[in-house]
Amino acid sequence: MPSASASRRPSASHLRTVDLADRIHSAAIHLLRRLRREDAAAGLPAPQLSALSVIVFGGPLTLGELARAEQVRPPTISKLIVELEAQGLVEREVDASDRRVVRVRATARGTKVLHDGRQRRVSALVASLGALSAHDRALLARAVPVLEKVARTAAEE
Amino acid sequence: MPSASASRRPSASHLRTVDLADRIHSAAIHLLRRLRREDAAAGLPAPQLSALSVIVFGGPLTLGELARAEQVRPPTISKLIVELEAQGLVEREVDASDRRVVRVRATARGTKVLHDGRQRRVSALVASLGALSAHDRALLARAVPVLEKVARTAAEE
DNA sequence: ATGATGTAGTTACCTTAGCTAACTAATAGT
DNA sequence: ACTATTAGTTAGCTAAGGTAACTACATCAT
Repeated sequence: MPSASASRRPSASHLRTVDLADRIHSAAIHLLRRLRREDAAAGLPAPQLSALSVIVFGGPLTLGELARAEQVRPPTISKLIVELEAQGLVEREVDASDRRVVRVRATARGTKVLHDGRQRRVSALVASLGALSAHDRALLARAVPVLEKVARTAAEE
Repeated sequence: MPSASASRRPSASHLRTVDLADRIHSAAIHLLRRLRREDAAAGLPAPQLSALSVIVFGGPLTLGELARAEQVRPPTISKLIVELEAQGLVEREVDASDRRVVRVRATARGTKVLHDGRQRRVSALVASLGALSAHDRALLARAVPVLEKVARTAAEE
């Protein structure tokens, strides 16, 4: 971190990076709060949906792999999987050659619920995006891969 | 491939809006999870920081106004304020003409903590942003106001 | 003026998501 | 065979969100 966080030099670009971080942070908070409000009416809570998505698209995964992918600690994943399993959306399977490892795979129902729920959940967001100008939407489309990279990079430190 | 909309059918562009929503959603989740991990070492949890920020910059506010600004229910704000007050970061003040309403204002310490804590909290994000190319950073800087608009618009429905 | 209705916050209680620490069970290494 | 390591779970905590029900106050109509 810039230990010279005090304005050693009024470098406008550094200040703007902090400001940018701050605004991304804040926008993420408000966006997610908004989406959470859809949860009651729609499908699964966001973390369950996110995990299910990784499982559906990423094939059978061990819990450790999933925890790493989701950037959370093992107990957090354990509990998420208990919940998803109780709803019949995923199945556990103990590895034959190493019986400590547990693999999870999506059930048919899990796959269906993912696709249904995901679209329902982001529907408010879709509506908001639809209200944007084509220009703004295009701008977001270009920015999203960068955001994804930022989320990933930040995770690797 | 944002400008592809000119060469694509309208139905394709709608699908891409759903996809865009999905990716924004997912990126927001992962970003916030990453930032939450800074909480232990850094200052306040995100919702407290966010509320404090609104109070610091928005002057004295009633709890109802704050709840609306933060897009949460009154009890959620009540509890956040209890927490902030216990830490001496905000003060309550009962309105003289209508004694049902409570206004909150930041203390000097609250203002200081906001500025310190905010920067600490987003420091990981700042580092990640700093690692981007200037081009990507500029792209994000342009996209952020759009994201903010989306968060705000979605909130008004 | 009083009684009904409405409004601002609070309290009580529940759920989900995250964490650390401590545990069990299984594998690998010496 | 003993030790160390690894995968996952359990226990127990905190924080954030919600709804339902409550208190206190204000307003308004009779």
